[in-house]
Amino acid sequence: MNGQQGSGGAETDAAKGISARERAYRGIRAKLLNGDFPAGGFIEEVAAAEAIGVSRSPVREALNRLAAEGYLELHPRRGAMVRGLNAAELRDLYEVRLMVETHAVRKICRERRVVPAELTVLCERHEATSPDDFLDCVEINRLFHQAIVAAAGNTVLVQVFDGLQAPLARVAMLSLQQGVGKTDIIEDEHRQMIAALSAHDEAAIVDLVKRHLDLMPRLVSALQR
Amino acid sequence: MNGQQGSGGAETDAAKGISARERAYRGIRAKLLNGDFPAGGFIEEVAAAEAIGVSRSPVREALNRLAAEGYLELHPRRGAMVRGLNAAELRDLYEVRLMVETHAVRKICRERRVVPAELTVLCERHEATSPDDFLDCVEINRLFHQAIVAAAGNTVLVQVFDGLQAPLARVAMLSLQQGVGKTDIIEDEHRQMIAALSAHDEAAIVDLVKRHLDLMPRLVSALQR
DNA sequence: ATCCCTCTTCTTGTATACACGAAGAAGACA
DNA sequence: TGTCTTCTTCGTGTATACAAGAAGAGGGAT
Repeated sequence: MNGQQGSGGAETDAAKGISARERAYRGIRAKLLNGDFPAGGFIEEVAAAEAIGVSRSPVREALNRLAAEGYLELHPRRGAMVRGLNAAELRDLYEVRLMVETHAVRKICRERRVVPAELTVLCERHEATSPDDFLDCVEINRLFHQAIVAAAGNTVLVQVFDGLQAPLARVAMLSLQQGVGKTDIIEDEHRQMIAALSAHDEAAIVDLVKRHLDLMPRLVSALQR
Repeated sequence: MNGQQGSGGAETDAAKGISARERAYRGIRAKLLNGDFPAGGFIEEVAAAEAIGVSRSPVREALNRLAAEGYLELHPRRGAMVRGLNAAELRDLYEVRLMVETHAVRKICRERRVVPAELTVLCERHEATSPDDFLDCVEINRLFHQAIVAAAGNTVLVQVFDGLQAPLARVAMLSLQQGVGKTDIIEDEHRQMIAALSAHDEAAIVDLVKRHLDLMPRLVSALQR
């Protein structure tokens, strides 16, 4: 229906320059993050196409992309099944994310890399964002961690990190929707991380990352009740 | 994500049970690994479709998938550009791969996980494979390392590992084609890794992994000449 | 001769039509 | 009444037709 909106909170649908494939991708993704599709159910191409106002072709491409990103599971001759979040996968995800971010901050410290000013900017944007705009909060938080990983100077590591984002975004959305996440604590920890990183204090930043990401498994267990 | 693809030698055309999309994917991927497409060039959909004997639709889906896997780069209104291998990316790739496999073997040792018998089987298959069948050699080697990562019991880690395979496969193919890789050395090291893993000797296996993967940057520099 | 403009042509992006297979409903038989 | 079979229906998989933008050729102006 009227559901499609992009990451930035601005009205993106009126912009006709956007391709149909992109509109389909964003629209379906937003609904997935919103929990509009039941886990385990199938997304029907014609229905999605009509809802967005495009034909099946761009919808199929969007579904393929979403499947590659881990949102969906493609079953031959059946369609695109919505993947649910299970505790085991989230535990694995947390472990991998910790590995990636720890590797990144260690590298930054050891190689005395300059910490991008972007991090502070993102903190300010986070502060300025309305806590009700879940999509925006999640996006800014993602950008913050991505910027840290990127500062390590390994493009493949960034790609790996990006590949983890699909389930992460869903967990984050769920937390915010249910009022579990506390954005002020997150922001405070982010500022501490900037300080430790800028000082190239490896022990401190590794500890901070561990504690910061430890939010996730606690959120998960809170959500499971 | 990285689908199991019919390993090399088998003739893949006559099998009619395979979907057109899969035929397109395998066909284009094989040509990419073979180096039949010049890096930086564009793959034209109609030409590829006619070469495989299907229409543009499955070819488009195959191109999307190959782009998601890192073989191609999609440029809007231009098409699918063949990504080349550059030294910087390969260095990054090696670093990430080392991080992943080190994490896996450490976890296996620390949690006293049982090492799958599959590893020995794969060694034997490797031994039995004709050294001329590049695709098969590369595939078996990939399966060996994937089995180790899988033995760590973290599905997300396996997915990350699979995500690295596109450029890895291309490097491996290139090495074999140019006679740089020595399969017997690789196999010997694989057997040592099985032994160290089975003994849960963390220091030994980490060292072995480091030395084993260190083949890669050396291959790369050899290929660059 | 060089540069710019225009037009042609080719390729991708999107829509639609057709084919095949799967899931569920309805009916026959035990 | 329960189960097996068959048929209908619906949705994906694939092919094709149409639209629109981009690259390159060709001609004209400076």
